[in-house]
Formats: sequence, C-alpha cells, structure tokens
Amino acid sequence: MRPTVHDIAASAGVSLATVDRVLNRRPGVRAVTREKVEAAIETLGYVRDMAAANLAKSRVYPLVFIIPTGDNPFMRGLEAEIAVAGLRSPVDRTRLSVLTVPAFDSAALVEAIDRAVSDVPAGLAVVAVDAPEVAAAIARARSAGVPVVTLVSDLAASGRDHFVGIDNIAAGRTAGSLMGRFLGGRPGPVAVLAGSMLVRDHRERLQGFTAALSQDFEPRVILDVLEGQDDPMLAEELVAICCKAHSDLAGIYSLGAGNSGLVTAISAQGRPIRVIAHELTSHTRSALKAGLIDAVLHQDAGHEVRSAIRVLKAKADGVAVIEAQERIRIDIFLKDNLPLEQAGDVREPIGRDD
Amino acid sequence: MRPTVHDIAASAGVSLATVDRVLNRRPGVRAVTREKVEAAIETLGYVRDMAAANLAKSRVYPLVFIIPTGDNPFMRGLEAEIAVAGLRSPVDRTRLSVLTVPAFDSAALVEAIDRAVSDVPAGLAVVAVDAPEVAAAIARARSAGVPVVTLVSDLAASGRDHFVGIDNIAAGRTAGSLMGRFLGGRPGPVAVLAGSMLVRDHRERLQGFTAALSQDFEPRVILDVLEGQDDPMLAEELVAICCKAHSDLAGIYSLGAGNSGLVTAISAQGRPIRVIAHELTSHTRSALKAGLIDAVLHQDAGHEVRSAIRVLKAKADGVAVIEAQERIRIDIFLKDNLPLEQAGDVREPIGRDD
DNA sequence: AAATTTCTGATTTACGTACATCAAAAAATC
DNA sequence: GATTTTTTGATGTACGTAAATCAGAAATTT
Repeated sequence: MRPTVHDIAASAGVSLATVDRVLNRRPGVRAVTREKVEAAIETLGYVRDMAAANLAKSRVYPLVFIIPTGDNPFMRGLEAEIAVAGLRSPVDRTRLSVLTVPAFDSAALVEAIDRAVSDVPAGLAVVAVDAPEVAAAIARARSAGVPVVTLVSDLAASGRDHFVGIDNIAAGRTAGSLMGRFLGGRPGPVAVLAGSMLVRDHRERLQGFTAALSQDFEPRVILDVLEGQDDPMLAEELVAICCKAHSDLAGIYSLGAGNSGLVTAISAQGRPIRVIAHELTSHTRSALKAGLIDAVLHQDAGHEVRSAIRVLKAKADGVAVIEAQERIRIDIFLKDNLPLEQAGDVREPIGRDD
Repeated sequence: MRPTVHDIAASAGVSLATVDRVLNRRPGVRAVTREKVEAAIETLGYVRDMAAANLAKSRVYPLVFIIPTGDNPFMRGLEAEIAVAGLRSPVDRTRLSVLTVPAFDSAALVEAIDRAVSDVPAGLAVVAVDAPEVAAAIARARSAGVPVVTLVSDLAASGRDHFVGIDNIAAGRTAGSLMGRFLGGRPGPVAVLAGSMLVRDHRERLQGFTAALSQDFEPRVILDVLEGQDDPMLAEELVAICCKAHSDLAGIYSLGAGNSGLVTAISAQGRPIRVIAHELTSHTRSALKAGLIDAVLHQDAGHEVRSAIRVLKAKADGVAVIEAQERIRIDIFLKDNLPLEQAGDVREPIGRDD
C-alpha cells in the first residue's frame, strides 16, 4: 500500500495537522519539525494522492487560452479543439475559456494576458507574438504564480514554463530534405510561398528549408519568398505569376496558409511541380489524394490542446510532466498514410480559407 | 456545479441508497424505480466522479501485458516502456505486470491468456499471434469480463475491445510511396528485407509497399523477399548476396528488424542505394544521420503502452475513449526531423540486435 | 519567573462515492 | 386479511486529503 499522511505523521512522530501544514506550506511549523516531516516523506516515498486532494478541495482548474482572431484555419481548428476538450471539463476538473485577440497585435495580447491573470487562473496558454512586451507580460503572469505555456508559436525569452508546439526549424529542414529527394536530379528553381516574413514560425521554416536543401543536395536556386498573407486569392495570383516567370519551376514549398489558392494555381499548370505544404485540411487532403500536393507537414491541434491542458495542470500541481508524451510531433502525410477523416477535422469555408 | 448522487436522489424522489443500487447494478430495485432514477441521471446529465469512486473503492487496476520473449529490440523496448509506465502506477492506480511467451507460439500464448484471466485483472494487453485458438482465448477473456486490447499486432477476429498499433498496410504504402519518389526516374530493381512472411505485420507491410510502388510509379521490378529472420548476421549476408547479384539495385525496403546487418552490408557498397527501414533505434538513427538510410518509419512504443493503459482503464470503467487521441501514428523520420535522443530510447546490444 | 508569542496536537467537517446494516414500507402470496 | 417476500429509506463508516478551530505545550521575550 502506498503511504498516506497518517503514515507520515506516525513515522515523523508528529500530528496529522502538522503534516498538513508542511504539505500545504502553511505557517506555524518550526524548521526542525518541518525537516523531520520532510525526511519522513522522503524515506516513505510518500506522494500526495492528487485525486483525493482535489476532491477535498473540490478544486477546478480554470485555464485560459489566448489565440488570434481572424480566419486562419489552423487557429480556428485550435479553437474547435479547445471546445472539444471543454466537453471533458467536468471529468478532468478543468474550466476552459478562450480569449481571442487580433493576430500579431502585441499590445492587445499583452492586455489580454494581464486581464486573464487578474482572475488568477490555474494556467494560461498563449499563442505568442514575438515581442519584448509580450515576454514581459508572460513573466509578470508567472511571477503572479500563474503557469504559462506558449502554444504553436514560442517565446523562449519570456521564461514560459513550457512550449507546446513543433520545432519549426526541423519542419523546414524536413520539407527541404523531402523536396531535395523528390526532385532527384531534376533541374529548375524552387519557390517558397509564405504568409509573412514577419512571423517567427514562417521565418524558421524557411531557414530550415533553405539550409537542408542547399546543404544536402546539388545546388538549386531558391526564388525570392512569395508573401501571400495566408490569403488564398493572393497566393493563387503570386504562384501563377511565378509559374509564368519560371517555365522550369520544379517545386513549391508552402510554409503558411492559403493553400487552396496554391492548389488552384498549380492545377492550371500542365506540368508536374513538386509541392510540399503545411497543415492537413480538407483542401490539402484532397490535393494530396489528387497528386497535386506531394507531402503535407502537419501539427495536430487536438494533441496540442490536450498537451497544453495536461502540462498546465501538472505545473499548477507542481508535478513533473512526461516529456516524451508532451513532445508535439511533426506529422508527415503522403496520400498513402492519410488518417481517416473525422468529425473534428478542420473544415474550411468555401471561397476564402486555407 | 456538476450534479452528484444527492441531486439524483432528490430529483428522482428516492433515497441515496436506491440511487447507489441503480448506479452499481445492485439488486433490490423495482423496474419502475430504476427507470425514474435513470431518467433523473439523464436529465441532470450526471456523470459519476471516477476519482471519488475510485477513492471510495480504493480501486487499483491490475493490468497484464503479454508480449513475446526473444531479442526483438522493439519488443524489448516495449517491455522497457511498460516498466517506465509502471513507475507512475501509484499515481494512476494501475498495477502493471508482464508475461512473456515465446514468439509466434500460439499454444503458449493461449495458456498465458487463460492464466492471466484467472486472476481477473482489470484489463489485458496482448501482442497477438494470428491463430484461431488465440482469437478464442481472447473471446473467453472478454466473456469473463476482462477488457482486452491487442498490441502492435492485431487480431480483429477475436472481438478484442481495441487495437493499439499502427496500420501496417498504410505503413507499407507509405514506404512504397517514399521509395517511388526517392528513386525518381532512376532505373533498377528494389529489394525487400523482411523478418518472416509468417508474420502478419510483415505480410501487410509488404502488401502495402508493393501496391503503392506499382500503382503510382513507372514499372519497377520488386525482387523476391529476403527473409532475414530479424537476425542481423543473416540479413547482412542476404543483402550482400543480393547486391552482388543485382549490380543495378536501386533500393531496399527493410520492413522488419536486423537493420544493423543491413547497414553493414550497404555501407560496403560503393554505390548509392535508397534505403527505407522500420523503427528508430540507435543503429537506424546513426545510419540516418550518415545518409545510409533515407527514411525510417517508426511506431512509438511509449505511446503504445500509455495508450493501452488509458484504453484498458476506460474500458474497465465503461467509459468512452478519445479515438483521436488513441490513434497510433506512423512516424516518418528523416535525418532532419530526428527527435533528441532520450534516456528511455531503445539501445541495442553490440553485435546481435536490430 | 512570569508573560507573551510561536508552535503543535487533537478533533471535526467536508469532498463524492461505495458499501453495509437494519428498520420500515410496499408488494406479492396464501 | 394475514403472512411472506421484495423493495426502499435511513444511517453510518470508509477512502485520502484539505482546512478550520481550539486547547495545550514549548519556546521566546520581558
């Protein structure tokens, strides 16, 4: 049987109340007594039964997610997954709420963080914007005792407790490596379609892509980045122009959103172009199946949300996280390993979307 | 606040004891009364607080894993991950035990299953062997009230509650697709190195590989399967012979174990051969880095073990599982997206291993 | 040594459920 | 209608922890 507080009390020769004071850092315990208790905890290998503790406290974990507004399908998918996770809230004693703020607006994000912190939630998950004032706001949250994880987009300088998301440099390198192998000896330049070079994730993906493609393969021209603002219409236009300008275009790496425009543009081309894109959506899925896209790199929003919740609860309890379990993987989908379509999958609106 | 048994009792106009009888299927409740209670449960949306219930019952979940003996590194990795998960047993109220049986010995497996069932564990995870008597044993376990999941190797005919593992046909297809793309227009036959065609997983991988490679790419000769018995020495010998016999050998798909022998054989070749293998181990990792292997398909044993535990607990409680969370993914590793090496990773003995 | 402050013990209630016991009520049987 | 059987209610204890109260002991200060 695992030891209980009673065993600790008996073993340390103190009362239950004192053990409780030590465990919950309540005042009124001499240093020597505290050490006796801690020694007993150590030798007996006591671990607090969180289920019983939470029951006694009737504890709930109010968790706040702060994510960007706008029609970025990945972010909307994230929001949907938070809603799905919310259905399980009664079971896992969480209470999830979502704040949305304009994308890339660091002032608004800072305000949202401060507002969220003011009702002392059990944890905070933030899609970070790369700005010093945001880092400062996160640091404030933590010094107010609120655990913070960054979600999708990291901000290591903030001292956040954990980052939930993929390694974007590795994602870019993977894309570059796949592109190099898929192209084989075939000549011709490669284009890169991004949302905006102002976004850290996109910069990192580009960096990894360029590095892998130029390091491990024969020299190849990488054209100037097309910034499609994650807008399908603009993406389509830019890609079409690019195809016209480069009749020998061999491949395209789309590292942001707006892929439906990309697909429209390349399907109009009568020549094979290798395409690697990000995020599995209904569009990229069907383009994969049709052979218009060769590979899709993907991060699973559901996993990210569940991981954020697990990590925040663990941090709130001061418990260690299982690192291996919380590593968010870069999924590589070909048309041959597509997962079955599910109800919760990202579905996009007609016309303007990913 | 979520409703409790007290709310149900009040709402149904019955006593707490009666609610308890209904909830725990104890006798002594008239059908009409039971229906009243069930209606109240329904309308109030009551869900039993499992944490409190488990506390009251001081319930533990004894779970039994049955896996093959032998030096198959993947299976040993699985065993190691079970041990790691066992460290968390006090926290999640499980008690894990492992039975090992000779590989592919269905009689021994049946005996182990029956033995395990005889002390009525809360659940059973079995690396299944494809035989009718095994299916029957699993069916017996289930009708004895013991939830069963198949692990790594499925046996759908058994009526098991759940399968924890990858889709091996999809894995083979993925390998075929990657091989086709990696080879591009380059001519030459492709070899397949398997453990044994008696194993269902290996058969399925081969099937998927052949289908994808012949369906989506120019015609290519796939040589007769080399059966290396998952033995590095034999694998090395077979591959060396094959290379000698086919001077234009373009690629090798290694769908089983014994990869260290494979690597030795191909590194002796002075020509580039595309290689796709299974399972990330210290050997395949370093071969990836060295460029001797192009891609590794991987299933994460830690995830599989944790998933099996979650699913079995859920089945034991009669609770729904989160399907999306329990899907075991096929990881595709290139040298560019290798995860950091960790303490729990599969390390192989010198000389004879994967 | 007395007064004060700080620590510690003993005890109780609570969280939501499980489970057992015994009495009382209702239904079924004769 | 009396008896037996079945169903229901009332109540208490337990699980492991949290949190509060109050009395008493120990340490510190005067």
